[in-house]
Amino acid sequence: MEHYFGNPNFRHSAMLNMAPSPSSDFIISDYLILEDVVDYHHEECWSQSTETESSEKANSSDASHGFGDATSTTNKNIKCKNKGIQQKKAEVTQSITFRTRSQLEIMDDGYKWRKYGKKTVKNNSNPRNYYKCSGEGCSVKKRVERDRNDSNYVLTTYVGVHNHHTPSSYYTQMPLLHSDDWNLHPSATQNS
DNA sequence: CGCTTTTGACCAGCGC
DNA sequence: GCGCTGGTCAAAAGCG
Repeated sequence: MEHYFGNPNFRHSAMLNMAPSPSSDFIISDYLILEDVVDYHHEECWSQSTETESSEKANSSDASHGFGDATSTTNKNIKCKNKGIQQKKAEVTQSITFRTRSQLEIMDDGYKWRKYGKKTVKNNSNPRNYYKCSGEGCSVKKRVERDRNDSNYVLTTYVGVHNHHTPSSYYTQMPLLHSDDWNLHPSATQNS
């Protein structure tokens, strides 16, 4: 199934106050409504785990949204986990979670995604779907699941930064998750 | 034919 | 050390 683009339901402007820079607005996509930024992480991942602020940030979102537990756990698990291969050098693990009210779980964010896994997670009867960006050499992933408290909402978590622009020139403004637009650790950009 | 989805199995981290 | 859980792999099947 081609779940890339094209859903007219999402053809609305999407301007929101984004976490990456509290003082500036970001346009995510002309196609995607993002109602709420649940969680945002920008942290470096080393082979020697330095778990610190991730859980703290996630916990802070717990109080206001009631589903931060999932995001905090997830971000912890993602760190430095690469099929048993320890990362010798630093890599940046960035993640941001959106909460979107939608009947559809597949959000059109301008990138092409390939599903690689599905998992039923604890405390949520709705399965979690795992996607990788189909861009060549792009390792950005996202997880999509329905809010366990309100199935009308979809939680979408993006992990990583794209090493390319959106596939179509139609999408000209995509600062989110593009390496050119993040203030990255130098080693992160040279990895990709 | 090439790409995507499905899905069971496997692996690693964490808590006890 | 063991079990639980989340994340990923990979073969098979489906689809255009």
